[in-house]
Amino acid sequence: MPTKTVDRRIERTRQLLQEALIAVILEKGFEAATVQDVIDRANVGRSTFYAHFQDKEDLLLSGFEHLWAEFEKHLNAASANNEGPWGLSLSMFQHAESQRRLYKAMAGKQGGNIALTYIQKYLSGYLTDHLKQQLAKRKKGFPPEILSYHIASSFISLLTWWLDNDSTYSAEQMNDFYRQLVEPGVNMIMQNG
Amino acid sequence: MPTKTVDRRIERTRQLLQEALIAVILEKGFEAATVQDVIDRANVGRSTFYAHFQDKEDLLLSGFEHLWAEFEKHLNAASANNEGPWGLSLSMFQHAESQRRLYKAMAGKQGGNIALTYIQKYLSGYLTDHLKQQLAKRKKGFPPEILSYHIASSFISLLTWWLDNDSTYSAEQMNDFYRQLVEPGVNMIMQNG
DNA sequence: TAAGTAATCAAACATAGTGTTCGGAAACGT
DNA sequence: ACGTTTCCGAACACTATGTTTGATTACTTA
Repeated sequence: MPTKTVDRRIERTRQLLQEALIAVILEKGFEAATVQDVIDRANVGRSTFYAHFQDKEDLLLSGFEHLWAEFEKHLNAASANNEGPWGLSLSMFQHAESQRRLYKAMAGKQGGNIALTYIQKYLSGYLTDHLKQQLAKRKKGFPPEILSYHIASSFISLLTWWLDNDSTYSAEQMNDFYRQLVEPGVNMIMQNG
Repeated sequence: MPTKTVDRRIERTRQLLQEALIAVILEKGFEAATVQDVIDRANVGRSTFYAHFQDKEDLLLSGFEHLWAEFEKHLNAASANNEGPWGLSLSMFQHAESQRRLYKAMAGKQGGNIALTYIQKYLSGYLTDHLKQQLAKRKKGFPPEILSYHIASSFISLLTWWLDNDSTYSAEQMNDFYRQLVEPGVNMIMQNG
């Protein structure tokens, strides 16, 4: 197999920019962050930034994709224990716990909507697949898109609350809260649909 | 009583700017909107804008405060029917239904977080007061701030879903969905806390 | 370790938006 | 019709964006 080495400078520049963006987000929020802030903090030339990324959204997205890939590794590693919607949420709480700084910057209120929108869509998709069969049985049931949307956004709002408030509850506790809040309503709807 | 007339020009300028902002938000979103966009659309001089508002946030806030005052009128008018958390949510769905365009611009995904943050805090406050007594009884109960936060943000996410998707469900239907999703979990927690 | 390649940098530039100031013109209320 | 207030437009300094250039630096590989 070909040694696919990436030029050390590229690696370093990208890391510097990623880290600088995280720091700026935590300081003043993603919306208020400017490319200028980032390159100043990273000590990287202006033209160098634009050689790597189109804009700050692109930079954030690149970092998020990396984080998400790590999450999926974690998810697969724990797949034995963490199946179903409540296992998926637990995995995400756990991964967020192990990467608090990054999650706070990307999935906190300061982080804008890029990561949150992605997660929302991911969860909605997963839930739609997962609940499809059971909802298919019912005729005039509860609107499935609202159900999926609710389960997903409830998770997200708990996650961001947890991150923004630097809450000391464990990932497992947060997932328990999440289940206690959401599961009863979902069960009622699945039964009576 | 003193006739408290406001100069017609002031009234007109403010209205033009408000409406222009709504239009721009619906077109490209609040974050992307610029003061330049607004004054171009409103056909108002640059210095005139700054004579009335500090920036686009200020302009949005001013419009939101007006809308919110109208909501509170509606709420008081319906107070007989709409008591408790689920009555409050119904009132808000109803008011949103009667002012869809404004609500979509301010409380939709395109509208930024100014209005949503305000509503979130308002609801959380209301719920904290309203649930305080019942939660006080329990000792090691469910964290009340998480409970309030969840009830409020579930409402908000349903509202924005409704607005963003131009859903044709009625305000009453939306409130039913909201109750079905959220009430069972809340009741479980209040009983077993 | 030397040679060639590739990334970085600073500087300059055009563009766009921000927020303020000013005097003259227009619209307003009484 | 008068005096007051608002509006306008032009100018200005400032900050940030996104691109281009050629010289410099640092990396890879042979």
